[in-house]
Amino acid sequence: IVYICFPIGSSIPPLFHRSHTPNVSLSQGNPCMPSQYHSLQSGPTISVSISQPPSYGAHNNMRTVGYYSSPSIRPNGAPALESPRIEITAYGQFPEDKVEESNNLTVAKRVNSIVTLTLPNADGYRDPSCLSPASSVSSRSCHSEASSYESGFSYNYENSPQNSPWQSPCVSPSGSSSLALPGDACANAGSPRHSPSTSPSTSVTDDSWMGQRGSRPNSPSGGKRKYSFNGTTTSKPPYSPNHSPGPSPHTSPRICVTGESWMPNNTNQYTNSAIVAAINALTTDGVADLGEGIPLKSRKTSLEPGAVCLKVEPGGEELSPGELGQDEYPFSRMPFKKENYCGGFLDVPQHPYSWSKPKQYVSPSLPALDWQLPSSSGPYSLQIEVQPKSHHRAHYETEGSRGAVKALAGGHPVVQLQGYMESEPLTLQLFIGTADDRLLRPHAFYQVHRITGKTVSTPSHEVLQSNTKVLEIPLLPENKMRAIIDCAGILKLRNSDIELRKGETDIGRKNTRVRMVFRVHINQPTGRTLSLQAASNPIECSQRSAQELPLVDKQTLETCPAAGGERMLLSGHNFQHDSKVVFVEKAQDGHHLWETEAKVDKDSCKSTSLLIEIPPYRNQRISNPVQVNFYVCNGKRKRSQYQHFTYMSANVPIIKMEPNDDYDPPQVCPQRGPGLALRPKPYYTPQVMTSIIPTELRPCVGGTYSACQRRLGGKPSSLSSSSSPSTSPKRHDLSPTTPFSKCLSAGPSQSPIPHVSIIQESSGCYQPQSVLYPPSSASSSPGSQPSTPDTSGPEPPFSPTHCLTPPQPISGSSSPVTQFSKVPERGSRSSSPTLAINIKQEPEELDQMYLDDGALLIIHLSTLS
DNA sequence: CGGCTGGAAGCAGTT
DNA sequence: CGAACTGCTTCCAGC
Repeated sequence: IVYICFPIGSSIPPLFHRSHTPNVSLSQGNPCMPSQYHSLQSGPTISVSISQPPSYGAHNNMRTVGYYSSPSIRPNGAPALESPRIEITAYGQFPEDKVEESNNLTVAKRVNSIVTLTLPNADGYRDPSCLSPASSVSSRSCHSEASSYESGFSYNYENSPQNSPWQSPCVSPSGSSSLALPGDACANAGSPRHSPSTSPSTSVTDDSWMGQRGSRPNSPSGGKRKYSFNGTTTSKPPYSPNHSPGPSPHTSPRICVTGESWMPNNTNQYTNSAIVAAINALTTDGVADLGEGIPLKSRKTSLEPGAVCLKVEPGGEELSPGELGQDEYPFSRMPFKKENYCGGFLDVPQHPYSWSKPKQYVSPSLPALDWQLPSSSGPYSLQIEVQPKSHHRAHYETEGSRGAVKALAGGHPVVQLQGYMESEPLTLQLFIGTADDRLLRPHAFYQVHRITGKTVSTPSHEVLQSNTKVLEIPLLPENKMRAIIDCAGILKLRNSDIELRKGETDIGRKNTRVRMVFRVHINQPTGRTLSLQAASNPIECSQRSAQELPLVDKQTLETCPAAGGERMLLSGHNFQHDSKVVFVEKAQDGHHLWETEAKVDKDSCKSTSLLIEIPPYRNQRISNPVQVNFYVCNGKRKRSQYQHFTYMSANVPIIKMEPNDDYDPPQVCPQRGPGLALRPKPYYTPQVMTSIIPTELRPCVGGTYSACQRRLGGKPSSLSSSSSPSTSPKRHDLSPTTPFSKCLSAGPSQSPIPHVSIIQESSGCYQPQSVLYPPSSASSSPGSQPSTPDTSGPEPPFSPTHCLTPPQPISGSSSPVTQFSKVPERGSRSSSPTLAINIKQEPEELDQMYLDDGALLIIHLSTLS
């Protein structure tokens, strides 16, 4: 394992350049630039690397880069700044085991600097792999991703059968083809999986794979796989993500265009990013990933001693939060790597555009992906003008791409940043987030997949951030800061792979709804960066579910007097003549307080619309709004997610939405309308969020925060106890179908869900406060942690897990938080394996759990308040 | 020829 | 404990 370290601002060592990381060079030029960019810039270089792919080993072994933060180093995470280090770990797999490319490379392990971000916990969850590149499992993921990205790495998994697993996924990121893993990877895998490679990117998966696979004996779920795989090669690994060979594909053409364009702009904003990028680049190789991904056993063998250190086992996770954060962060960057290698190239064919710059990220640390951000702030508003279709069958790594997500009326989703009058292009980030009731966060089982080809008009490139693939798309002033998202598909990761990840507590079964999450980071004159986020309506990604489960896209009423009697039109999918619409009210503890069936007008029932009569509320004398839920049921196990509905007291003005003629209009800008038009899924009412957020956030959040509240509009009170049922209880509610609904979920992007805006200091770190911490700590963005340096200290070991805990803020309150984290909640990814095990259960059961969690949460909040 | 789809077979986990 | 279901993945085939 080689560690490469350099000061943040410093330029990247030549080595990197050579190797694959042309990117690096880029970075040199712009320390600040995000890794991605680097990669991009390096474009040309990249190609070079690509060629290598097969030979990765040859190159040097860069394969893994580890970031792990060693506890020692980063305890705080802060340390980093000193000099970021990039660690590169070569596995035995590689022809050459370790080559120390890095110049310096001290062994220092972590790139602390980057770390800044580190969240203690971040790893916790999905990133575990990320965490330690070298370290076990997690590393894989990284790897894979990297690979997927196109890195061309081909790892040899041969050494360890286990490894093989990784290979597969990575392989062809974009489908490029070639997986060619020349050898190695393929060899191992030989397997069928390769096919997958075709598919794309999986890299993410890979990562996961790595970790998981290694660990898991078999894939739980995939029965089939076994066969195919086993036969082939090692049992599990069937596909190894690693296929990174993918890169090769990339190599081809597309190259850098993207990158270059970006370059220009870069300013410096990304100091950390630069570093990270560099790291990523290095890492990209997947090395890091590899490490993680690789089963310990194998690793050990292959890995060198150093590697061992890297491995983060549960215990290992003890790493300081910062570390974790770093890890993740780096990982995130990893993508760049991939890109560098492949990604960049692959990415989109060059476009006329030159997006020059990505300045956006001023601060080194961008908000973690699980942070809740507002969709608008001041003059800026990030909006999804055209919503994606509510169904999109995601593809497995073993399949070819299933294309880009489309819009309901044909075409593709469209996103626009309004209120931005500057001349500088910005970067629109896209990742796949959850769609359950809990806070929006990256979806562990789905990843965005970059689509390329002649039918794609929008350039993009993938970046890996905290185990989550992020697609970056240029937002150009000449296009009115509007982007047509025709380059984004959705990749499904095998449940078994993800569930085995260290720290992953969510279960994949029946967890098939996602949302496209868009983010943009705007640099402000003040030197701060304003981050906005918009999430799409939920998208059902499973083939079967999409065909059978009822799904409510819109409802014409959000509120109604307690007396009921009003008619509401529901639009969606899979409605049947015998569909039932059930209204329920749950107590905070999850108990049903009330349940009644609404009258359905069967005559007007269509597969895409249902006309119902709102049933009277159980108490006609309510003085405050009462939030309840309802769902459409096609049978015992075929229920839609919970939809929110509010009963108002007779005195309260009712907010009615005009019925739309068409039930399935292209969902364009639904959000906008304050209330007219069918409302996009209610999913989670903002209220919920509100209630929660306020408490925690308030302290931290500045004015921005207010944004969150707006949504309810009329219902500011949400927080107030009045709506109690709604407020707290709701959170808990899980959608029937969705296992995890418990936590608050952010509403659809547009939905008013409250978000907290985050302003980053140019200096770098986010201030802890400004952000809500997502339940899962999963991603610790680099920035996220930074601040925590010290605080995290204690928790770091387990860091990952906390649900809602704000990273640091709570240090004091940690105890409560901690409990939280421990709670089985899905969202939370508790670091402790044990817990995780218990936690994973069928959705329904989970509900209960969630409830519990919710209870805890509530307590915690109240305490805070 | 390769990518994108729609369908569905084959399994294993749940009920 | 076994049968019936479900849901997840992988394969196929057509466009």
